[in-house]
Amino acid sequence: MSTPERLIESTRELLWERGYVGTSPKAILERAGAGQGSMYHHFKGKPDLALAAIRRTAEELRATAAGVLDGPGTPYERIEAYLRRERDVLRGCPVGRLTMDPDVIASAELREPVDETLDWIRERLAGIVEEGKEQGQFGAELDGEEIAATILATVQGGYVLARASGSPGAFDAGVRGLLSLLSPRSPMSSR
Amino acid sequence: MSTPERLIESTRELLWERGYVGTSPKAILERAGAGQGSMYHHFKGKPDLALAAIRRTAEELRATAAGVLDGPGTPYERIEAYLRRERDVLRGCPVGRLTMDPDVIASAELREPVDETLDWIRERLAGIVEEGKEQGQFGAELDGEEIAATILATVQGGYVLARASGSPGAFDAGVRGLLSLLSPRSPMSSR
DNA sequence: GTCTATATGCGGATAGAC
DNA sequence: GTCTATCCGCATATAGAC
Repeated sequence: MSTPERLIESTRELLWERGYVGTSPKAILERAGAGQGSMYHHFKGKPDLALAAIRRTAEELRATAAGVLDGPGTPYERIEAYLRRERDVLRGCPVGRLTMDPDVIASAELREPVDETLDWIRERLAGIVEEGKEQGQFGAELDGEEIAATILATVQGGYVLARASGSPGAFDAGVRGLLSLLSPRSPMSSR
Repeated sequence: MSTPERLIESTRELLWERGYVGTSPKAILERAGAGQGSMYHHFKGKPDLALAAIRRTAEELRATAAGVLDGPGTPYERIEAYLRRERDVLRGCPVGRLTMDPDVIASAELREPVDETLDWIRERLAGIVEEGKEQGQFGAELDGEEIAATILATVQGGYVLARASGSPGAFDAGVRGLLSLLSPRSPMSSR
């Protein structure tokens, strides 16, 4: 792997583990096995390198989500697949955690890929919910955009609960609870 | 206000704004209008002061939540009151945000009040859901603990979505979505 | 491109005067 | 109790040699 590549990958790991404020150039260099000169040759500084890292992480998360959301199955099944997909729960969301970083939120450039990614997932979920409504799998009284926000928030908040307790249990409980609320009525019945 | 008081209050504010890693003793002292000596006279160091601040914030959040959850109304109404209570959404949750702080999670002592508080709210919510089931307001197929986790996760995740987008809209949307899913069936009807 | 040297200031804390 | 002085090392970056 090239030096810039190793720098970006090391930064991605550290941003996930420690956030932007908690990540120092020195730690990045040690992990990447590079010297100071390399980093400042390829990147303008910490914010510039972080931007490259965040963009890649955001891209990757979108791809992962798309893989599940575009999969086979009914709308409910695809949402279930999204909620139950394998996750390293205690590590948290590599994108969502950045929203708690004051320096990320303060920078329009750093915040943009975060916002865009979560928004993209939300829109995809909203479309699937609307699809489910058309098929009668979800009640007509539900609002796709709202339910999408609920689904994504449950995931993001699930990470918070899990990390607080030091165990993934609360994440899984939240997901099961949401799935029970979303559980499709039998075909042709109405509320 | 006494000097230790001012130190604790300043620390609480900074922990909320910038997290543990992003908060320096120097910043605390400036905000509190105190000198280095005062801080190290009253507290053993940054972790000790942070512990006092976190405990107080946790206590305060429990009290606020209790005020709403113990209020009047049906179980659904109390949950709605909890979800819709006034919040400074873009600031995030002063307790939940600490779960993204690596140094807080790494310290059993600092993590404890965070864990305890979120767990306490979860248990209270679970009890209210069970109450609602007994009264036929919620379906018997729902699990109190799971729904409680979903509710709390929706709130915690709502903060994430709102901060990502720079606007409270997504928080509110997630709450409305959840309320529509929880919406009680008319009395005496069954699923 | 990568390395080592160097720089300024902050993070976190101790010592001891008042 | 509070202040100032002082400490060591890290955070972040620049300069210039190889």
